[in-house]
Parts: sequence; C-alpha cells; structure tokens
Amino acid sequence: MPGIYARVRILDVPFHGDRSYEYYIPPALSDSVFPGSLVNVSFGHGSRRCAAIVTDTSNVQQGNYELKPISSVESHGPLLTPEEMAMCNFMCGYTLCTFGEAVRCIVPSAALSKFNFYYRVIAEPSEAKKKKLPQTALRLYSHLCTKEKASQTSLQSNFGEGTAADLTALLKAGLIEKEAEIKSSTNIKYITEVKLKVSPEQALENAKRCLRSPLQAAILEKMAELAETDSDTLFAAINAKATVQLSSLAKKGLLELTKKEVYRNPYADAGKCDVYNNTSLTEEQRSAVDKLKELSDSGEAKAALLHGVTGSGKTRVIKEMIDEMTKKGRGVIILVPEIALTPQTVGIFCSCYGDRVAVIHSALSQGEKYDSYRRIRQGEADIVIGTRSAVFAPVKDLGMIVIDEEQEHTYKSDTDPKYHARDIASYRCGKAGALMLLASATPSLSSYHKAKNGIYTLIELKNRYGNAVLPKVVISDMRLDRDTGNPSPVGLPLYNKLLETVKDKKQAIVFLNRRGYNSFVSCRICGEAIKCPHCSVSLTYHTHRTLGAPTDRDDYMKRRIERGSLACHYCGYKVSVPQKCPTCSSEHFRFAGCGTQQAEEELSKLIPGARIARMDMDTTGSKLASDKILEDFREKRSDILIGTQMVTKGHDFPDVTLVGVMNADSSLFLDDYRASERTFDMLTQVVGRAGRGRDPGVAVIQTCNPDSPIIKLAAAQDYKTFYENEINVRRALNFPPFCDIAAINMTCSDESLLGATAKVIADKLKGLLEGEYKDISAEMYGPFEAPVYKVQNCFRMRIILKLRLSKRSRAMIATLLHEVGTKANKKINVTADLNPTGL
DNA sequence: AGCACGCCGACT
DNA sequence: GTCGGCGTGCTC
Repeated sequence: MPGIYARVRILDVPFHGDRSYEYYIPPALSDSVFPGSLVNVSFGHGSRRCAAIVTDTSNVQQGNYELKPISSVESHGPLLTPEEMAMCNFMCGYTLCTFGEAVRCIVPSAALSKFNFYYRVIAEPSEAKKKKLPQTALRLYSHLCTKEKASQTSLQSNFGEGTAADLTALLKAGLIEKEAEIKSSTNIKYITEVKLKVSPEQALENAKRCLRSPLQAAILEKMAELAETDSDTLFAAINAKATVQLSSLAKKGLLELTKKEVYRNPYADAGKCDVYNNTSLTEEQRSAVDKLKELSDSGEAKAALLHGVTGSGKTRVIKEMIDEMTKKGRGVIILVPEIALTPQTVGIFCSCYGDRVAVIHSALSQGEKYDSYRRIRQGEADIVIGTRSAVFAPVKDLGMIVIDEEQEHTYKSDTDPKYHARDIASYRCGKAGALMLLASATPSLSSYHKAKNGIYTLIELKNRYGNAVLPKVVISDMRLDRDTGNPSPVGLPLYNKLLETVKDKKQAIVFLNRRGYNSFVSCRICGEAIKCPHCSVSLTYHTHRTLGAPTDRDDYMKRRIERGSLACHYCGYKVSVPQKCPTCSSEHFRFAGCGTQQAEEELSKLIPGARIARMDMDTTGSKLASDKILEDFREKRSDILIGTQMVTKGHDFPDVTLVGVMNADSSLFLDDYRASERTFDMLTQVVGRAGRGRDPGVAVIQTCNPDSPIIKLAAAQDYKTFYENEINVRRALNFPPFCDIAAINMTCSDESLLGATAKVIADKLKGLLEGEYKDISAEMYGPFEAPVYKVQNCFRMRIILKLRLSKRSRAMIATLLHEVGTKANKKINVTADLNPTGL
C-alpha cells in the first residue's frame, strides 16, 4: 500500500531551494504514484507548474503545513529506479549540484516531459464581473463555453496576442480553471524570435520614454537597429537576460515574440566497422585477462588500472573481458574520450557485438539518445559504448565499466554538474559489485598513485604487439635553427626526414599543439618559462592597456613588457614582467603562440609535390569531414597529415614511419599544475603513432627545451621515471593527488558588484573555516580574477581552496553555496568546481 | 525559476 | 496620491 503522502524533489529549483517537499496524493492517483515517479505539482506562490520526482511515500504526514496535492503523474510507471535515485543523491552531495541537475544527467531529456495546459469553464460571470473584464477576455470566455476544455496552444493560435493575460484575468475572477497534463515527450527545441512591430524611429522615441526601465530602453534601441533577431542574440547584445522586459514590451505592442522550432542536425552514423582480426592473445595479454577475471570473479567491487605501452593491445584485452562479462550475462559500459577521435575502437566493438551495442554521445539527437536509453533499459543492448555521459547508462546487471585513455580531461564534465566519469563509475561499480577497468598508456598521476598504493590493482602490458619496436626519437633543438638563421617553424631534422619519407612512398603525421593558448613568457636563450615562485606553474601574461600596432619589432616587445604583467592562477601571485630572465639573466623574451596555420603553407612550400592533408577544428566542421580526411590518409591518397590532438589518438596507420611534433613546448608551460603530465601524455601518444607496422618508425620532437626531462622521458616512453619525478614535485608543493582543489567560481556582468561580492563570499568562507568547520584544514587563495576574466561581457572571479575533499568539506562548500544563494545579489552566479580540469 | 510583497522615484 | 520598476524572500 503506497500511502497518501509523498515527499518529492522539484526538478527546477536553484541550489538553495533544493530539498524535499511534501504533497498529498489525491485518491484518483493513489495507485499510480510510487517512489521514482515523475509527477507534476504546483509549487510556489504563483502555483507554478513543476516537474518533480517522488522520493518516498508514507501514510503519515511529516511536517504540519497545509499540503498541496500532486496534480498528475507520468503514468508509465516510475521514471527512476531506487538505485538511480540513490545515484542522484550521491551526485548532489559529490558535485554539489541540485537533485534536478543530477536527474537530467542520468535520464535523457526526451524522457523528462513538459506540460500541456488546458482550460475549462467552471462558473458563470456576474454582471459586475463582466464589466470589469476586457472585451477580449469575454470573447475568450464564450469560446471556452462551447468546449469541454481547450489547450493553451490552440487558444493562443486562435486569439493571438494577449491570450495569456486574458486567461490569467479569467482565472483570477474564478471563472475558469487551469489544468496541467504531462505531455509525453516530443522534445522539440524552441527559440524566441523577436520582431519590431513599430518603425525604428518610433522604437527610439519609446526608448526615451522608458526612463524607468533602462533595460527596456536598451532593448528598444537595439531592436531599432536590428529590427528582427532572436532573444539569445538580443540578450547577448544588450548584455542582460531580460525576459520579463521583453514580454512587457510585447504586451505594449512594440515587439512581436514568436516561438520557433530549432532543427537539429541528425547524427549520421559513420559506422565503419573494421573486423577485429581474431588472433590469439599473447602470453602477456593472457595473463592480464586472467588477473582481471580473477578480480571480477571475486564478486566484489574492484578497480584495476591496465597500464600498457602504446601498441601493446589494450583493446584486445578489453574485448576479451567484455566476452567474459557477456558470457556471464552481465552488462558492460565502455567509455572513450571522444567518439570522433576513436572511430576504430568504436568500430571494433560494433562489428564484434552487432546490435547488442548501444552508442551514446553528445552528438546524438535527443530522440536518438532516448532510443538508446530505452534499448538499454529493456535489456536489448547490454554493451554500451560512449563518451562520459554513457557512464549513467541504465545497463542491467552491470558487470564492468571500462574507461579507455583514463587520463583524458574529457571525462570531466565542463557544464554544470561538474562530475568526473571516473567518480561516477567508481560509485556505480561499488554498488553493483562490478569491475572498474581504467586503461591507458599514460595514466593520470592520481590513478597511478592509487595503483601504487594498492587501491587499484595494477596490471601492466610491457611489450608492443607483434614485436613492433618503439620508434627512434630525434629531439630537434629549435634554438639551433634559429641561430643558423632558419626562420621556418620546420626545423632541419624534421625537414630532412619528411623529404626522405615522401621519397620512400611512406607516410608522415605532423602534430601541432594548439594547447598553448594562454600566453606565457619564456626566455629566448634558455627556453625556460617564467614560473610562479609558489606553485610551479607558469605565470600567465596579461595586458592592461592596448599595445598599439606592432610597427617596430623591438619597440613592440618593449611595450609588451612594460604594459603587461604576469599572474598565477592558483595563488593569485602577480608581478610585472621582469627585466631579466630569472634563470639565465638574458634580456630577451619570447611571448608564446607560434603561428600554426602557417605551418601547413610552410610544409607545402618546403616539400613540393607532397600531398598534404590538414585536420583540425577548422577543417573538420562535420564529423564526416574528419572521417574523410582519415580515410584518405589510410588509403594513401595523402602523404602527410597535419593535425591537432585529433591525430594523436587511437588511430593505427601501418604505413606511417615518421611522426613530427612541431612545438612540443607549448603545453609544457601551461598555467596548470598538470602541464608536465599533459605534455608527457601528448608526446608519448604522438611518438607511439610511428612504426606500428613492420617498418621501424622515427619521431622528431621539435623543442626549445631539449634538456627538459619531460621531453626526454616521453621520447624514451619511460612512464615510471616520469611518474616518480612528478609525484615528488606534487608532494613537495601539495598539489593533487596529495590534496584536492575546489574552485568557487563567481560570474556577474557588473564588474564592481562582482568584486565587492567576491570579497564578501571570501569572508564568509573564511568565517566557516575558522568557526563551524574549524576541523577542516584548507588553504584559501583569492578571490582573484579568473584566467579568462571577461567572457561575453561577463566578468569572472574565483576563490581557490586546497583541501581534502570529504563529506565534511563538501558540506562546508554546500553551506557556503546555500548562504550565498539566499543572501547575495541574484545577478551573481556562484558555483563550485571540485577538482577542475583546467583553470 | 517565478511570483508576491514592499520600497522608492516619476508623473498626474 | 498612485503607478510601475526593481530588490528580497519563499516555495510543502
């Protein structure tokens, strides 16, 4: 017997309003409301319609308020299983998001239906009332009298402008009633088109009269100029979100608002399925599989790190484990960093398991996502492969979650529930008694640290498959080329190798690192970048004043030095650009950011006749374009492939004998404490691309820091030494994995308001750390300007905390967010990002 | 989020 | 006076 009272979580409430609310279940719904049901309730003063999830039901009322009824229920049974609700609760606490945000992560939006509103007549108006109501409202009323009920959409299309206002008037007069029905998912996306209904001159005149509302005036002025646009563009242009002002202008008849459907590009499945050549496992692979099986057979939740050098056949081991799992009737989730970058991995699994596989990633349309979701839920698909959101897939009897290339930053969500797929996987495996398998050639420092300390089982693959040898690595010192007067971004060693490769009818990949977008300052002579004295990250160059046009080179450099300063994004340390290099006292600096596009032109100039293909964000507008480029390269219709990150992952081109890295330094001096880790990872991956076939490969790494241990170790593919060095640095400076980092991000379009509030928030935090949460040891830095201070006219500041994340420390941050949510100015948006990927 | 309540400045 | 905009607080 379900009970007559229900506790629910409302889906669309801000953080500080996110708690349980109690409702009563009307008798008519008593046998269709369960824990996990999606219901529709009236919430708040205006009886606003809200979607909510029932968390539990009871026969006794918990609090003593007057309860509102549950209005309706999505009748196809509970939307969430008890396990899924538990996962939502876990996410709330873990990432400090609302219950609703968590629900939206795990359920495709298509399943979260919207409402249809219906109106029906309930009373006759008295003569007095009739007089008070506007003519249009009375016409609407008589129209409703002829019908049982009418939907809002149909009324709106019949009566047009002002319908909503008339309806509210009739509702207030108690003549009609409103009824909401949960609309079964149509999942159509809308934008609001805005059109000026009067002449631009009239609009400007009205703007002058709108003195009391600067926002309305701004809208009118902008509209006088644009005449027609959509609300998003308009809000961006006037730098404010003014929905209310927009609709009141529409009411005044100055603007016309139309909701319009946005069409999404349907995902065209590139589904090219290379058949896995079913060779037997090597001895090393066999023993890895045996160990993993043992872990899985224990019946307990386990985690393992599969550390295999590039080309050691990690995918083969994973496939074997999937076979094991499915044989036992258990489901599997395989996470990949990015579908577009790993077509081969996806292809392999698709061809092996056919329609038992469901592919999930963000490029799917809502409808397609929903289809996959239902196939998985029904048990039709028991193998799920996808990007980070696939970690939530409702796989039945989950036996294993694989995270391939586990160190990739794409596993951390960059939008609001800022979860890390690894944490969710760990939670799910823990609950399901499943195996979490992390795989990588260059594991993240924190995962390898855990493996070393026995939290994960470490499994290693040390040999390249088929006895392919690691490529010979040439480190090319770009300072030599500069000294001999070669201004080209392509150094002599790389040039010679490229010529040779093309002559031999082999192929080459040239890698451009685009990562160095935050400008740092490095020394022209010793190559060192200027670093923060406290944090071992590069300082970031900021300019305060405009630099003026670069007329004379030396003069321009001087201005850059004089008018800019250097800042640390972890502790806020700030200095002006020094006169001399702190390492070698040279007076010549280089500001980061070598041109990348010119590299392609340069190459075609240098090696006439070579067929060059370029692949980066600019040339791969669509997924198909990148497939085409890769396909052409594989079929040897091009000789040299130039590209960014995209070319480093997972591809297997047997005829590639040369790999070049144009600017290995650019990620070495990122303003991130993981700069070394990322550079090592990137270089190892790139080098691993060469010599995968029978012919031995060569890799050329161009750098201004040929003595950098990171570059040397990556060249030698020596992960262990790299790990030992780096972990000591992290320990010494107290960086993860020896602590966690929490960023409190604050954004606001009003710069001075933001500055003031940021200080208040910082004080509040200090108060918590010194008072109620005295037991937490934390270092607090800031508030200071975020690395990118201004985005779309919105200013961003942040506070950085170094602490150990735990239930307790998370609770403290949650308390802070609650307080800020209720007390601080609404214009300021405050969120927490726990262990942010980049700063 | 959205709505009510209450304050405050502009305009009849 | 009083209308209407905007800041503040609350939602079972």
